[in-house]
Amino acid sequence: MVAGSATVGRRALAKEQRRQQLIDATIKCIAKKGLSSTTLADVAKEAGLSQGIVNLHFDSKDNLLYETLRYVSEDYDKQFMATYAQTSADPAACLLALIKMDLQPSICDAKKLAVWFAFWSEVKAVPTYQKLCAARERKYDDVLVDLAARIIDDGGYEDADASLVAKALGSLTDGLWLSCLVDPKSFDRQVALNTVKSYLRGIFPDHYLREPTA
Amino acid sequence: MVAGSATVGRRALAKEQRRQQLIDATIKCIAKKGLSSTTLADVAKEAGLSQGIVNLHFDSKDNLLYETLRYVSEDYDKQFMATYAQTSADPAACLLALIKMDLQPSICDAKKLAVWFAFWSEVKAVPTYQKLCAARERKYDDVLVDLAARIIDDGGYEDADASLVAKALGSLTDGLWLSCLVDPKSFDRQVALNTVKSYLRGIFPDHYLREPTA
Amino acid sequence: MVAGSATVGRRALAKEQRRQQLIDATIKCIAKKGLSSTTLADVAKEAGLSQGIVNLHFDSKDNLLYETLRYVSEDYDKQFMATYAQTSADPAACLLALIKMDLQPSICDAKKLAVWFAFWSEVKAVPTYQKLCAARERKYDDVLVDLAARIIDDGGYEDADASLVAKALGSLTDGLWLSCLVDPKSFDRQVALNTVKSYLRGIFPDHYLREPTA
Amino acid sequence: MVAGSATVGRRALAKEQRRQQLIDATIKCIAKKGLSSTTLADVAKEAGLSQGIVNLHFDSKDNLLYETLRYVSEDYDKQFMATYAQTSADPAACLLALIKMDLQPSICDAKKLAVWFAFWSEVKAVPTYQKLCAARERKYDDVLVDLAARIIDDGGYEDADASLVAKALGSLTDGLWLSCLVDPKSFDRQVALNTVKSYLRGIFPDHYLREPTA
DNA sequence: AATGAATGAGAATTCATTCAT
DNA sequence: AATGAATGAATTCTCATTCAT
Repeated sequence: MVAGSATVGRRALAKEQRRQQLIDATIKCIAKKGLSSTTLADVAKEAGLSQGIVNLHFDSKDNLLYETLRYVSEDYDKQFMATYAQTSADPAACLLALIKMDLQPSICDAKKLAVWFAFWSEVKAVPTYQKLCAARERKYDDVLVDLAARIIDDGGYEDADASLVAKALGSLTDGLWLSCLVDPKSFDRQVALNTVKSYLRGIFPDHYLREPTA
Repeated sequence: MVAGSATVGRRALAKEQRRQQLIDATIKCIAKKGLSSTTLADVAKEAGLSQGIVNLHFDSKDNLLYETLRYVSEDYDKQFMATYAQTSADPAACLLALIKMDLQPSICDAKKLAVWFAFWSEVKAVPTYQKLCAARERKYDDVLVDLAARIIDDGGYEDADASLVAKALGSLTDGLWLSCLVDPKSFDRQVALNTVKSYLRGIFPDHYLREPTA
Repeated sequence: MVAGSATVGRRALAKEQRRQQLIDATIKCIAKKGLSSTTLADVAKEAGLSQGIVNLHFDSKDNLLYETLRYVSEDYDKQFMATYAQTSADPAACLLALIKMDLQPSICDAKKLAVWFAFWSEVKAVPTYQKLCAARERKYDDVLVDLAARIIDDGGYEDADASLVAKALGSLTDGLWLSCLVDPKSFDRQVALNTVKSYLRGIFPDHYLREPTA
Repeated sequence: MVAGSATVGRRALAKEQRRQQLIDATIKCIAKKGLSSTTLADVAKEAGLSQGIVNLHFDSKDNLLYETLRYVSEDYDKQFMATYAQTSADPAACLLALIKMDLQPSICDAKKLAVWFAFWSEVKAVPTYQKLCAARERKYDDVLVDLAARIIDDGGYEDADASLVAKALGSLTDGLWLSCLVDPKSFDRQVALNTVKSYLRGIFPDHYLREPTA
């Protein structure tokens, strides 16, 4: 949008939009240069704005990074809750939908994953990161445990343990994210999905019937 | 000159020890402060040595970081290969042994994991990290595919796909590492192991018989 | 155009009030944060107005500071001249009245003194400050020399030197201002006044008879 | 000293000397540019050293400024105590010696005075400055009260109040410092001294006999 | 081989000034 | 006349690297 980008200058955006613009630029920079090489100058340049802009809107670099993590986290949460809301009536469908969401390009893309891993790696160093990340993890786990329990109940899978299943599914997707990040060329979304599906068929055979793989 | 070469040997050893001392200090610092806040002064202080020491032994910070990743990677590889060598005759036992190793404190500890995640997050930015990390991933995957294939062959699990199983197991352990890093307090090694075992029983029931969980 | 000129008059008044409001805010800020830490944002906030307001009314920070010094200086001068005008007929009474004025709260208060000392300290660096400050000093000295001379003449204090007396009195009050600024808790206006009175009695015994100190 | 200044480079000075060099440079800068315009770059340049040098030796600008005030204060105190020690047996001589010291070029010079006034003006804003300045003031006052009391006792000056005399003398010299700072051209050390002497003769006539003024 | 003071480039931060609204 | 978001130069501070000892 040439007209649009020409208009993006002084006073063009409301305060909240400006903040979002800077957070977006931060995500791009972290993905491109890594967290440890991302400078405020990089972020400002990526956003096409001036040096002092970040401190104007976020007071400090630390705060910008924290708000970036918060945004990525909330963004994930919104998609997660929306997917859940649409499918929660059918626990097996819901579980699969959530997994599919995790592997969708809007979540599982190299840019956002670089951000997640960057912050995960600093969790031990920055307590505020730890809180945010652990909270997401727990919330996710709670939902999965509930869904798994309902499936177990429904299908009479006496041997299965809902919390182990939830942990396995959560770990599986996190691990698949890693291979998407580390080796994006050989990462294949369909293969990743089949990896999880094969697990689901193994423990909940009646709910995840064999289907032709693409 | 025996005396001379002995001296050189001693010096070379001392030099190697210094390098290792600095790599250990680097790992501690990355875990404690995060990669992005780790300075050479931090590393030198952690090692109890002087400011200029890192450049003396590693020429540059970038090189120190690279060598640190290489060390962690080789350290992992050594344990991996040793475990493999001891158990490779029995693929089912070998697979379980490798998983157990991944969850052992010598591998799955918050310090080393912080290093892994830090470098993973920069993989997109630093090609040399990408190479090292992708290589480990592939080697690990190759071994697991082979083991899974042997088990499938042995047990006649016609439906199972060795490469999907390998991918699932690799992702599972990586994902469990993440929960160990992010929420170490609620991380339980036994639960983590059972998570993987429950998966193995699901796909290879004859090889991983039910046993009483602790 | 009567209406027009009335409007201009009102506007001019408003403009002058705004300037004064900003000068008052500047004085408060200098006292509270020190000259070197006073920013235009501080001044605007103290005045309850917006960021750009100072440049609108004073063009530059330097100019605001200069106008602030000029205001404090003129304010002093007005009180000084008023006191002088009321008492000049009797040189001894006039001298004492001027001293008392110097120690009155309207002059000798921590806020205004902080401003005086801040500008005095920059006199070497900013020629315009130097001019203003030296001019006040000289004017004050001239008046005091004249009064002292008339008292000496009147009392036949042959040993006394009017210019030395004037210098001493001027220095005394400046020095008392300093102790008011530096140690306001132990500063006592009455003690300060008695300090000067004891000096006056020493040199002009007939004009400043002993009286019971409070 | 050409050879000397050529030698002044890396490693030339011990740590403490380097600190002193920077404090001296700070004093010069404050005198030349004023406290509010003195930057670390100015100080480093004045000292002929590199940008980062101040933070290396003083950690922060605030600390450099504080240490500078402390130095000026201690420097004053040393001269004060030395003068006192040499003359304390004779209170009248001691008092005069201390006054003379206050007006000597080593104390009463525009450079050091600019520093004193700069910090005095920030006393309300910076509690640590307040403490240092108030302490000096009190110590000085204590000594003067004691000397005045001994003179009063010795001479039978029943009307004189030692603490008022001390306050007057302290204020007088502080005020004379101000005129030295504000109007150095018309400042005359001899006149300044005579100003104080005339006061001393007024209250302690037997101890400070008339002498021909230069 | 080791030290640690010194450097200087570069990063974060501040803030006077501008200007569209 | 007033606002306050935006700018960008200047300032403080950091830190990898150098080098005399």
